[in-house]
Amino acid sequence: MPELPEVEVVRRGLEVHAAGRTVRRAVVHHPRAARRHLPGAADLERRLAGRTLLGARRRGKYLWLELSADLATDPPEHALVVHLGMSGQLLLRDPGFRDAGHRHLRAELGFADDGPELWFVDQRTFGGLALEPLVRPADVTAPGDAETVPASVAHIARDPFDPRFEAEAVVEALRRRHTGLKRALLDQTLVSGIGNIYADEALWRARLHGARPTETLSHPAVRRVLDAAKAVMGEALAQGGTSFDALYVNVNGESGYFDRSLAVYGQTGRPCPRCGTPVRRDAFMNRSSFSCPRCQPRPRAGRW
DNA sequence: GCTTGCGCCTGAATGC
DNA sequence: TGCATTCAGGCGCAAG
Repeated sequence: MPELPEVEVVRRGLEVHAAGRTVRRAVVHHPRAARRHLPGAADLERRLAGRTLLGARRRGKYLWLELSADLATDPPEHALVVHLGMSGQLLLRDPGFRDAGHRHLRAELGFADDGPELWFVDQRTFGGLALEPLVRPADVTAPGDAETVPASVAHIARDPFDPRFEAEAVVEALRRRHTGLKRALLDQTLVSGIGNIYADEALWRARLHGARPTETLSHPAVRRVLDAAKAVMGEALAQGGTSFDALYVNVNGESGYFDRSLAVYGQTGRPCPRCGTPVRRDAFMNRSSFSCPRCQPRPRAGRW
């Protein structure tokens, strides 16, 4: 599943292979891929044609390409927002190329330079594209501050890699909540970019159980798990970045990190790398949580 | 306002 | 063998 590190790898790929190119034609093959573009797929196709893709940006798991303005004004006023959902991929393919990914091709962009097309492939269709206005984030108030985000991203919190991420403020916001720690880590309005896998890994590193009530946690404990989340995602990014291929913007979630470096996620019954106790699996919000029974004892009055 | 739970979707894995 | 069920997951929205 694409989480922050995978999305960042894609962003970097787009920066190299898509930025600066002008769209000749956009085709949406599956209406669900454009469901977040409220005026519909035809409108999206029409409005993308002729636009030049500028910088690739990211916040949490949201990715967007700034677009040249209609009247060549500066700065850009719109962006093509891409969310990969659970199975989304952006691939670069030579024009006319067809392969197994073709079956789940949901949209494609052809370019005026006749170079590789940009494919949006998404098996489970939880992802999608939208063209949106750029707005000023709620926490940006300085008059000369030019930072913008797409409208649908405005409610998403900054991620731990954002230069303006304020860890101390996030720790306090988290402790004010009345919920379970893992739920809070997954809440993209508190801190973005953390999904199920990295939440479990961060909790394991911080030796905290995900059902611990947030309001009972100490400031240092919450800080520890936030720092762990950043560390584990940073390591995944370092590994994912190495598998980048010039003609394949890798987002398949199968980066080496998944195979080699997970301590607890998906490791039911395997020994905890720290103490050797078999990793347990718990049902959580219609999905799974993995933890070490010894390093991460369940709280008596837990809150999943 | 804050917290919780559901539905969206497909294909692999599992159960009968 | 074949059919049915379960599961995975992020996100938006409705309900509590």
